[in-house]
Amino acid sequence: MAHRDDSVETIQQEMTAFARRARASAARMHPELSLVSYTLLAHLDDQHGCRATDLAAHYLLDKSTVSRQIAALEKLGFVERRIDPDDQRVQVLHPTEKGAQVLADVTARRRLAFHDRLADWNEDDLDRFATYLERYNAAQERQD
Amino acid sequence: MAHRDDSVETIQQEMTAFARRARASAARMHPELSLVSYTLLAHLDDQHGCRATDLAAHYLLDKSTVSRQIAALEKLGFVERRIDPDDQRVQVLHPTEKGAQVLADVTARRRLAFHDRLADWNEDDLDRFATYLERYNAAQERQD
DNA sequence: AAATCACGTTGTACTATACAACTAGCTCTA
DNA sequence: TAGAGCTAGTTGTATAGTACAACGTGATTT
Repeated sequence: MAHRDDSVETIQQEMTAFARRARASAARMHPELSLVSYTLLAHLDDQHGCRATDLAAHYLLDKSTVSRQIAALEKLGFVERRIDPDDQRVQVLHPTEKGAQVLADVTARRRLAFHDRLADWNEDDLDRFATYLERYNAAQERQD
Repeated sequence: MAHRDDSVETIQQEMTAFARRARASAARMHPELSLVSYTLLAHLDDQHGCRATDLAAHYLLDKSTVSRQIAALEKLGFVERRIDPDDQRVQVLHPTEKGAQVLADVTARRRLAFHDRLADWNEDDLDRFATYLERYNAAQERQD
């Protein structure tokens, strides 16, 4: 059990260390889009539009937080709102042309940074690491 | 190269997802000690005391941020300052008895949560995952 | 039709953070 | 050895992200 404990301890520490750095690192890498806005915009793009409520549920954020984030993205011209004709309360959010462009830029820069960081990994290790992370996050989602 | 790209993409997404959740999750798990205070206090405990400047350098935080975090921890009675007799500018920071106790509590709760989350992993997978994370974080540190 | 529910906004407050200006103590050099 | 410059830490100020509560408005249920 000792070895198992050590591994868990390491995973805990490393995941924590990573989390601590991620925001700051994102801010340095692309000041125009914070980690949160990036994530939200990416989700909109990925889903081909969705509601603020969906974003809140998916990312465990308060609806007021999402509301303000979206307001900021709209002000920057990265997101547009389309009122759902079937339910006047609902705004379906979409990336604008400009938003999609910025998102693509940032994604490319992030991808490059990740590729750099993982350049000397062989394919098997990358594959296993990716699988472990998915498994880990899925477990966390269930637990939270 | 396609497979390699897929793995990198997954790693990127999953690391990002993790980072997004970590703070909120930490706050829910132990409201008395934020992710940052926890990390700082743990470092003090681990290092058997260190300076504010060391904490700032190690965690890439501004010294003012560390100063305020430490002030808060001191106010809670979790940290004490000992002036270095050889250099009157320097305060060596140490966890108090109470701070060490709270830290141990939180660490135990965190460890339990991590163990739960990783309960159905076999030892080899845990070991490899831990190794990958260390390797990844080391690469990130060099890149930042 | 009234009560209730869902979606989103706004007011307020708090935390984490950075940067700049500052004080006090140390060190090096002319 | 006196002053210049460096280092450790604090404080003022500003910003971002977040939550919670109160609210308005539109939809649904009874």
